[in-house]
Amino acid sequence: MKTIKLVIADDHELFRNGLKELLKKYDDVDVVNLVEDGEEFMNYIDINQDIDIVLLDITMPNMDGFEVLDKIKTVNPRIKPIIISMHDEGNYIAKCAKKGAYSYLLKNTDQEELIKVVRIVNEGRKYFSHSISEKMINYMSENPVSDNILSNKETEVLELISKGHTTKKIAEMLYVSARTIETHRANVLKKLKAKNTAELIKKAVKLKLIT
Amino acid sequence: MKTIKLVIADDHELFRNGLKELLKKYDDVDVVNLVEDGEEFMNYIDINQDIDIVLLDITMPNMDGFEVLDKIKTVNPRIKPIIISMHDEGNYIAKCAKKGAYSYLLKNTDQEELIKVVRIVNEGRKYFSHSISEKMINYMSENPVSDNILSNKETEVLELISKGHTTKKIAEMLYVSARTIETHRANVLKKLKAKNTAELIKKAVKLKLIT
DNA sequence: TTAAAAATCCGTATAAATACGGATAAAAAT
DNA sequence: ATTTTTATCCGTATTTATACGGATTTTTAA
Repeated sequence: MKTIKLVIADDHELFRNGLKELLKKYDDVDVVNLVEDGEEFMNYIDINQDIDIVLLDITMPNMDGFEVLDKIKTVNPRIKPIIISMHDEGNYIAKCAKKGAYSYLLKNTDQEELIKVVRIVNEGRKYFSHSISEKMINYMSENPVSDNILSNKETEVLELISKGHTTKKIAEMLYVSARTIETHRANVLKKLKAKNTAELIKKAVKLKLIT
Repeated sequence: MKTIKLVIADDHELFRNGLKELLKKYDDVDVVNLVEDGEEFMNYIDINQDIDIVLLDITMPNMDGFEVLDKIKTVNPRIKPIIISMHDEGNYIAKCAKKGAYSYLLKNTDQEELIKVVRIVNEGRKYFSHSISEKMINYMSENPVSDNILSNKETEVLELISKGHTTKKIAEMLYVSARTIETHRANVLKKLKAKNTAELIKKAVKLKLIT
């Protein structure tokens, strides 16, 4: 029987190593490497192309899981990425699905579920659990525009708003009229379906549109 | 040699089990139980009082790590809690230190560090690494008021503001005059040193004062 | 039990944000 | 080459938020 060659990419050392230990008991799975961020992972698969699956965390330094999903498709589309994240927000799930992830697991998944999904994905099939797909669908119906919602200028303005600058001040900073900023502001409010600045900023932070 | 009796409290099944596997290799440590939230932990130590250390996550459902720290002191002060969190924000660290945690580790700590700290704490000594103490100290000097900055009412009002409700609306919801809400609002602005609502909400989210 | 903190309320005024409903030129995408 | 998006600008009006500088009652803590 051919073993499933698997890499774990997660910036939490304890999680990474613990997961490796957990997977030792399954004979059909071979954890061939542990990496702590996306960059290291991309470097690794540059020279080791014979990998079946990568268990991929989203939040990592240097290069996050999203970027890895993007790049892996051109570099080595044979590798099937499974996201293991603790974020169960719909936008995260939707983004990963769109970027070609084969599955999306939460870190509180149990071992049986994990190994089940690894085996399914190894067959080339995608697997999203009921609760995960549900969250994604709810998100998409609430946010039809989904990703890349804001233009560059809008993001710039939003960032300045979140720093506490007023419309007038921002206009001065960007050398445009206050009316322009007002329009951007209104458009951003509309796009994020926020009633006012307070809700806007909260949503923007949650969606990581601002830092 | 007496073994160190240890419980792991973390809502992420994979982490919990992985950590247990990791600790198996150390003969002086005995992982006597795994629990997935603070409530389960408190129930467990009600009947099993002979525990030395609990590795405690902060973010958990039902009862979080902060509450556990509070309660454990009265219920069984012999148990020494070590926080294992992925949050490296100063306010978290400061809060835990104040509540009596024996150590604060990040989830990207390596095994050697972990076992070292477990052994130190088991001797009854507290241990906070240099980088962790540094973060805490910076936080405290920047935020003299440190934790529990906001009163209950203030937090409630802040939460409603962040949901996009206006002062007037919030006043109606809480059956008080709009003036009261204005005052709360002003006080919260002052306490968080924010220029306006936008900055306020951003800071509040960052400090996890609102969900 | 006494001091401190929290929750409540008000006047006056200005500044800022939001809600309408437009328009045009440049840039990007198809 | 044509459509769509983006960035820019404007008028009018209303609603909200912020900035001063107070005060009283209730609750909590020392």
